Amino acid sequence: MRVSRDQMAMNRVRILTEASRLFRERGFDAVTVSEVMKAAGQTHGGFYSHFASKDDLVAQTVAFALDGEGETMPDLQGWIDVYLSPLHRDHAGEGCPTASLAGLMRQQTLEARAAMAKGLDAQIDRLARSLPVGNAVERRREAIGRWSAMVGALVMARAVDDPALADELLTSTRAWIGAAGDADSDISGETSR
Amino acid sequence: MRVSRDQMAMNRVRILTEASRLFRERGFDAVTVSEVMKAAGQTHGGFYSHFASKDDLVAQTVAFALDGEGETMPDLQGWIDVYLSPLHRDHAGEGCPTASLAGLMRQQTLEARAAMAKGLDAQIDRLARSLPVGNAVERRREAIGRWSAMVGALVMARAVDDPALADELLTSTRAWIGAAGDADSDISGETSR
DNA sequence: TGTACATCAGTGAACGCGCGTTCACTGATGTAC
DNA sequence: TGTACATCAGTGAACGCGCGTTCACTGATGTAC
Repeated sequence: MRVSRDQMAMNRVRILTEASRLFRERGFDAVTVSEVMKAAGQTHGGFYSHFASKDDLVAQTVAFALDGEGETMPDLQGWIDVYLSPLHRDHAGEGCPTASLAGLMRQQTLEARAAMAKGLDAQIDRLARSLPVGNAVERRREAIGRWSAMVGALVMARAVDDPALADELLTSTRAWIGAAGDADSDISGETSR
Repeated sequence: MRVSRDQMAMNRVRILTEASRLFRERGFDAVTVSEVMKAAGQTHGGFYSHFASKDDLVAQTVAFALDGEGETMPDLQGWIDVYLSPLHRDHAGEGCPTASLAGLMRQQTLEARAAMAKGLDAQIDRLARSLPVGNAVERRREAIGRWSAMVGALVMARAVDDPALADELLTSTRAWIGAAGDADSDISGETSR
């Protein structure tokens, strides 16, 4: 039966929330529309009152999942440590959407890929503004370098069936980022700190 | 009709070669068994003379694709430049299997994930042996850091529908790796160059 | 070396399952008066 | 404010398509003598 406009809006958010978790956990293809609707407490037929297609859900979920992070990171090193932790590696469903979904975006629609671009750019910007030193250009470059290393390490750590190698990928990348970060003034050619 | 043992072995390699290209291009799920066999010049029914299942093909293709690289990299910087180039970004089918497939491994069989672990470890080892400075521990750590950043940058560059952002991810990561690499002696706490 | 026969790599039609999507229906919501 | 009616969010059965896989068959290969 029909529900109120407010209830419908809440249902929509719940569908996106569950889709975001399931997609991060198992990828777009392995998760069915019925599964998302069931997790959101509905039957599959009602899906098309909210979304035009599964592709539409994917695009809107990418935008939803990558949205709404904070403006800056007060505790940058703490955040990096959590990001590159075994706990984060083992809980993709509640973790970083970029690490879970970026490797799956190549086959997705223009809309989904555009949402990923927007979310990535915002994340790089947040990271750059959280860095302690350097001018805007240097900080953005270092944000991209660190972010690439963090995402790459987590993606690879999750790809292997070898806990020792996975741990090493996380730990070594964390150490290397720290060393590289300490040396950022070298980018401009001299030591300034 | 039956073919000779040599011909069958050649056919198997051709199936793996085409599967490797197609999987890197479009992922495991989007490529069908029929499509792989057609690309290999056969019909789909013969597939099960070579492989037990599609999952078996995936596992063997991962092992095949990650195998057979060189022992060291004589021109390390040149290799990094090519790796982080728009050309590589736009030709995943002929490119690095780690960047194409790592993000898809979470749902795959134990066999496939073990093959990915073995291939990744070998790649890190090759990279570490190609680095110019540092002891074994430092070189391995720097290899992991650089490799994570390279894979992460390429994965993200391919995930977005925004050529400017994709180019920036590649270029900035290349510059940042260089700066971090130049500063590797800082890992041990002092400047030695 | 030559012959007879068993083997089995490859063919292509067929099967069965699960998926995204559609649709007739229900009944509470929203609106016109 | 109350009443009558139109709207439409959600239900659950059904559809159709494409996929991985199976199978009866073919005929060249490999082997036994």
